[in-house]
Amino acid sequence: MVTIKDVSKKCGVSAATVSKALNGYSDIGEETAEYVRSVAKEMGYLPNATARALKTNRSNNLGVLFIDKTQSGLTHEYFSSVLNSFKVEAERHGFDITFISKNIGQFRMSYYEHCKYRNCDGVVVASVNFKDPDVIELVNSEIPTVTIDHVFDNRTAILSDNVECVCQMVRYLYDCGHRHIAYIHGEDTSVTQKRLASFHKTCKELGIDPPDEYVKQAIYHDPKVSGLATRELLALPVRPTCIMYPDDFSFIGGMNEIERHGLEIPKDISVVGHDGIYLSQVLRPRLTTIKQDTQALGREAAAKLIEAVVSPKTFIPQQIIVPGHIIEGKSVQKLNSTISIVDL
Amino acid sequence: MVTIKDVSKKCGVSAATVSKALNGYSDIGEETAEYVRSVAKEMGYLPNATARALKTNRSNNLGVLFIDKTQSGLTHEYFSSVLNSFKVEAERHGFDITFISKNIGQFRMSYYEHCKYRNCDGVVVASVNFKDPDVIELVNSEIPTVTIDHVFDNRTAILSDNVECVCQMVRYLYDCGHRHIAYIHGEDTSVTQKRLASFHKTCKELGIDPPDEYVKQAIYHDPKVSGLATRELLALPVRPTCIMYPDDFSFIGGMNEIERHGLEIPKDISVVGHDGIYLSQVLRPRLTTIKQDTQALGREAAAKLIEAVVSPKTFIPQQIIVPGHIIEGKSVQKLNSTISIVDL
DNA sequence: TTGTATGCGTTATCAT
DNA sequence: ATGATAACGCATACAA
Repeated sequence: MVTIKDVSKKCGVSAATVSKALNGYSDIGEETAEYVRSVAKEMGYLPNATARALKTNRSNNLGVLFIDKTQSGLTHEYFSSVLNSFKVEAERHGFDITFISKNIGQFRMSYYEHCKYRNCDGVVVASVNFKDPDVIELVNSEIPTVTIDHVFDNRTAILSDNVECVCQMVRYLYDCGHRHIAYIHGEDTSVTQKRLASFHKTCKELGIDPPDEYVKQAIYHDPKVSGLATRELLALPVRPTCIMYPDDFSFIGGMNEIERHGLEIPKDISVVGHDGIYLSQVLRPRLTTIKQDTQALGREAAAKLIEAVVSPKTFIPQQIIVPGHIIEGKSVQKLNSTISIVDL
Repeated sequence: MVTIKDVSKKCGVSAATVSKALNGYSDIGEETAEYVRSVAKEMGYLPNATARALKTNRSNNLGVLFIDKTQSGLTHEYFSSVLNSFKVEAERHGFDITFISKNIGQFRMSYYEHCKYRNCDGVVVASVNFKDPDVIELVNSEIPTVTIDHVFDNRTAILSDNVECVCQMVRYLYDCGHRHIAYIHGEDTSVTQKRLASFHKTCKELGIDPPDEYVKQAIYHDPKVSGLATRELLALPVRPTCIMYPDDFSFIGGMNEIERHGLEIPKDISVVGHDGIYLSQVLRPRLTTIKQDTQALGREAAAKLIEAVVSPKTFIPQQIIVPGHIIEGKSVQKLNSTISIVDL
């Protein structure tokens, strides 16, 4: 391994000079600096990130905390897409990323401890149980954090526009003639609360009043639970004409249940999802869903986190709302011309 | 930050004693050791991985090199699944993982340089262009590596059993009565070569001889290219009765093309995929495909890599073959009773 | 059994 | 403009 010392020897200058030259300090003669750089390059010198981190207390390493309830880990398409975008942006700025978890080896450390242990400059937090004390400890620590889809006091958050998107979706369904809209939602999180409130508010504005049994709690990214909820909905005396799912992936459970009942989408029942993952667009019929801009989500999260790391003094926490939009598939029946009169 | 020094002060012993006590050295009095441990815990002491790495030249950090041709990054379901399993096993052994890439910040470093820069103890390499000089540089370096689905001389490799799986699949199709089997394969890699050879060998054993125009080159994980290949196959005077795809994801391109021709799967044409990703099982009809054991692939890769890192002296590189199996879906027509006589 | 001293590779401070 | 030196936190060889 070629160190700064090797370079300094070869150059006939001190290690300090090499360090300064390589890091672009202004108090080094231009010729010397140029010479040092050329020699360093020629020798294949590479700074040792470990030593540098020890000295500067900056690791150029960002932690990623992604733990979803169903343990899908990286195979969770929505979050892997956000993460990928985060990674690209982070690397563009010279930051690497490391996964944070509990139970590293035989040690059991908290997320915060893991971050300290690894000297993470900052952490992005997504898809976790935000009520977990360990998550709260981390977010309230001195380590800069950015959360995705959850707001903590005086912390930066990147949020997809759940209220607006659900509103648009309900209106779309209304325009298609649907009056009996059921909503299977995820577990109780702030995202769920927003979506649910938007659902109810929009329904009210449109003059429809979904009965309690049309609103079912399920779990995000868990097809089985959504399948069960679907079964209950299909058994109702007045069957909904459309079911909204917590997310595209969960819909698969509903799809299987609907098939099992011998029903056809959208002829017999309409469905919509949420997220707009690739999967949703290769199903037949193509799923009508709410596309979340995972690219922007990940990119913004990285950009803001790095800003917080690099300029802690001037950084002001903020909430960034990323808009989404409806992808119109073939899973919603247009009822207008046929039975809308019956419903009105 | 509470350091080893803080602990030593509070304990009234030297830093060396604390270090030894915490790391379970035997030359420390049991009471002292116990006392030191309790104080350390009480003070919330955590070793600083950076300092430790600098001293010991071990980072407990594994690099991950995953760069597929279509830039899908982490959204590549097959590899994200392998990676997730790798991550779980690595963490179980107390290793963190960091992504390796070129172009970190304004620097442009090779993969090898990035690994050195980050002091990675070892690297898992998958889904890259194995002919890339930068990949070869890394694999031939002193850093322990494990490759997935590619063999380098005197290096550990984890391989899914492509030869056997393709053989089984061709025989399955034969048993279903198919004699006109087309194969759209991925770009030229050792995996592709194995699959292709197995395809031809098995065909020969079965006494069928696929014409050249039945074998098309496409690109892994690229629906568009496989779609084009499908179009060419469908335009042939003697249309194949079954098409084998490079992977489940690529099949989507074929699916769209087949739909566009107004053909129905499997009535008008049969199809099979490769990988057995989740997606393949929620399509309708469910895709018949070759399931690769991504769990085992990732787990074995991590286990072997860690073994190579921890016991470099005794470690012997080896090739581990992970078996796969056919998932029987509904995408293959059983021709036996209907037109098999015509074909014979 | 415990402590002292040293150095891993780097950067920062302060002389020169 | 450049260099000597210390220090980051830890582990270890060696002395006590």
